[in-house]
Amino acid sequence: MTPLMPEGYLETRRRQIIEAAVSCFSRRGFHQTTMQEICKTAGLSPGAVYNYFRSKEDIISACAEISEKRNENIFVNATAEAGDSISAFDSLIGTFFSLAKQEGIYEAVRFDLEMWAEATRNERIDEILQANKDAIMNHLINEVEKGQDEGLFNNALDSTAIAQVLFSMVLGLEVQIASNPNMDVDAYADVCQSIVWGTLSGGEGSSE
Amino acid sequence: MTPLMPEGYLETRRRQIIEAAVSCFSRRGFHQTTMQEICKTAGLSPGAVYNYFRSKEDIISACAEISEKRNENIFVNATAEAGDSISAFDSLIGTFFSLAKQEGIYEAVRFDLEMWAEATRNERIDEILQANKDAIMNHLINEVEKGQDEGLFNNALDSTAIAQVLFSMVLGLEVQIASNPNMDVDAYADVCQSIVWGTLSGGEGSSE
Amino acid sequence: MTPLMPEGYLETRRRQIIEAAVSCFSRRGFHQTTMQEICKTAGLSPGAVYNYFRSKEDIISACAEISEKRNENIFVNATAEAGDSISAFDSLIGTFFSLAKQEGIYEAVRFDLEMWAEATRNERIDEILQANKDAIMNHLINEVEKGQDEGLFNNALDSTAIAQVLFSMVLGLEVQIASNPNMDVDAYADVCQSIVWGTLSGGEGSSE
Amino acid sequence: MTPLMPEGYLETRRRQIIEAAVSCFSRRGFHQTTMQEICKTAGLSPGAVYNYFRSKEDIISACAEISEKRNENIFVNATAEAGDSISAFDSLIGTFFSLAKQEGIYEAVRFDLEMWAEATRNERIDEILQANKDAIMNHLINEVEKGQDEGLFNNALDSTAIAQVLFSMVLGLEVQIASNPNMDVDAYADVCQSIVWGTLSGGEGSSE
DNA sequence: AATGAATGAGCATTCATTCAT
DNA sequence: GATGAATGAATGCTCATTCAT
Repeated sequence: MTPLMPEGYLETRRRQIIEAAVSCFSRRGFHQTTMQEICKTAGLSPGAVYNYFRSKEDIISACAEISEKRNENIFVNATAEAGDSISAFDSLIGTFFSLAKQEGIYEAVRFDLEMWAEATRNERIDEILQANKDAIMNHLINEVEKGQDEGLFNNALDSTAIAQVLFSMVLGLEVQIASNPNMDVDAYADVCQSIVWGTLSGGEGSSE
Repeated sequence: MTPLMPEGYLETRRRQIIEAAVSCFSRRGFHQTTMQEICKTAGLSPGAVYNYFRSKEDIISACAEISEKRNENIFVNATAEAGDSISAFDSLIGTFFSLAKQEGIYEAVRFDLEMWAEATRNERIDEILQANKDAIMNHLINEVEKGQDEGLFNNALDSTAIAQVLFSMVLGLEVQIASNPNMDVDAYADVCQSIVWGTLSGGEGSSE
Repeated sequence: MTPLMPEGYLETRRRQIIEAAVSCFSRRGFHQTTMQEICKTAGLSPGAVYNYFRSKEDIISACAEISEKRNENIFVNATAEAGDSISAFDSLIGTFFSLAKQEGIYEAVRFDLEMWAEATRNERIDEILQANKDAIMNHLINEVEKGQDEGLFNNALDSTAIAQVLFSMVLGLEVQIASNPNMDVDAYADVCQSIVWGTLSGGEGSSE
Repeated sequence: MTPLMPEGYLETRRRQIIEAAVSCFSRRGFHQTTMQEICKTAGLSPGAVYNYFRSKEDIISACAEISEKRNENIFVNATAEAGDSISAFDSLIGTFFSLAKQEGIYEAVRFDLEMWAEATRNERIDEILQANKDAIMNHLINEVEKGQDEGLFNNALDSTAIAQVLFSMVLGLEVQIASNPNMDVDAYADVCQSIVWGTLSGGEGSSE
């Protein structure tokens, strides 16, 4: 009588649509992507897609949520098991920059840029990004303060500001990858690590 | 019959349209801004606007060009008259971050985000951004290499990578200002300066 | 395997759907009511409903048929057992206007208006309404002619026209109830009765 | 410079669209008429139509307003110059029923039915109809009361109810014309006149 | 040059109906 | 019989662009 749908059928469909949408949005942006494109990419009819989402707006929000959740997890997990401050940052840098070399990063980066632009005029997206950014920043600030206690960072500097600058290294990398997918991420990571280790400055000249 | 237009009349009109367009694009993005909005903001009729630009696409490109030219000038001028490397970076940081506190920065930042997203799918915009980025990066790499010669930066690190990370501090700041226009730019600038001066690290120099 | 359905099961289901549909149609009109609404109201799935009706069109027709059958019965029964003409009309008026005060009249009236509008462009509905109207009019004309024979109505007037005007009193009341469900039906009925009794005119009989 | 549109150009266009819409709505109803049909009938593109009306809803309202204004004027003008009560009603009946025989009445009647149905679920339409109905009823009640003073109508009856019944003669006629455009309006008018004159009743038997 | 009404292809969304389960 | 996810043609509406004035 009841046509038993396989367990998790609906959730799978939602995922399928979201993945199709993210792919479209990355390639063409939110407002140049048509619903038809999303439907075609997802292999569904418009009617079917609208069984899972009430509007294109909702699809955009769902994509943003998933994307941000993913970004947040990376940060949180990367510092989870670390002991002292310096190894926490090493772990963070290692994890993050290895991700930046994975396949699919270009799509993710483009999607992030699209979200950043959209967030300035779309309150829902802004809230999602804000929540994500807050979580990451709290994490970072916490680590920075530990680092200041342990003598890794200068106590005279504002911990929030240090965290913001460190965060910028990630954000800025995304912007630069977007315009040059082939950039040398390893060299970039080395510089970031030098900054944390205090070896960016000339004197000591650590010959690699 | 045709009245002599004041010198530069055409260029003035173009500017008027571009400024209106930048304002609209910043607020609503390229693809949610309608030509009607641009016309209204510029105080002109659609027909008039189309006398100066052949398409919306052209207006977007013109806006991007002007915006990037402005960004580039900031960088180039800021390092123009400096002597040694450290004062060059001090000048750069001083100029840049004072700009980041000027009125109008929010509009500029939003426009930049919009361009970064658009560049990934619009070749003309990409070229404009690429050219600008190349100019800035060349400048920065040059300064970094001078810094390495002068012992300011570690010789073992890739000069391009250092420049990229320094550039990220600007790009990342823009992203963060977009989501929080009230952030403390001065504290952020202090951290950037510490990185250049080599005083980010803990032990010594807690004298601000 | 197939369980014996209780006697009249099919007809019961049809009724259930028709009643749900009438309720929806009254509230939202034929063309703003969706099949989904009807299904939900009937507590059935679309697939189930389409087992009993081949199309929305068919449901509309079935609703119209039931509604008109009901209207016709009221008229026919109201004059069935009457003796002379004047008591026939008294009975008619009494029955009809007591119905007009029953609960549910508002829904019925709205459905009637909807049908009248629909009949002008839907042949099936038109036929159903026409048949009903013919039945009622024949009844009325018959009574009017009896009334003319008994001296109740002026012989010089066309019996059909008299019947039409009397019918208008019912139709017009429906239109007025639709726009004002609280109107004073009793006072309206008094005037109708006065017209039949010939006491609408001024001079004499102000004794109610 | 200003491309002088002929005087009243815009108003003419609005009229043109409204007339096209009324024609479509009469034939197919509000909700089965598509914007494309209206555009085609008006000889305009969708974009052009949407320069004059912000939505289909607005077109419906504008049509309703014009239609009701017309209906109201008929009533008001018909009684304007009359002297005593009986000649006022004669004038009303004469004017109204001559209109009911004019070409175009069928379209008008169908539009009225459509509006009555729509008014039960569309507040804007309801307000328009209500205002019109109030104006007409006030007029009618006023005349009825004069008639009661002059001995034309029974003082014992509620003047509002009398007016409502008289109004029903018009409304009911519309319903009946809709289902039978060829009905004998003259005979119907004669009966209405008899009711006002008090000669509907049998006794006097005015042999015509 | 300027105007702004007009164009019409294109968009997001709906909904009567179907059919695999 | 019953379910409800899927279909896809059709709808109301938008907007970059044109052109008669």
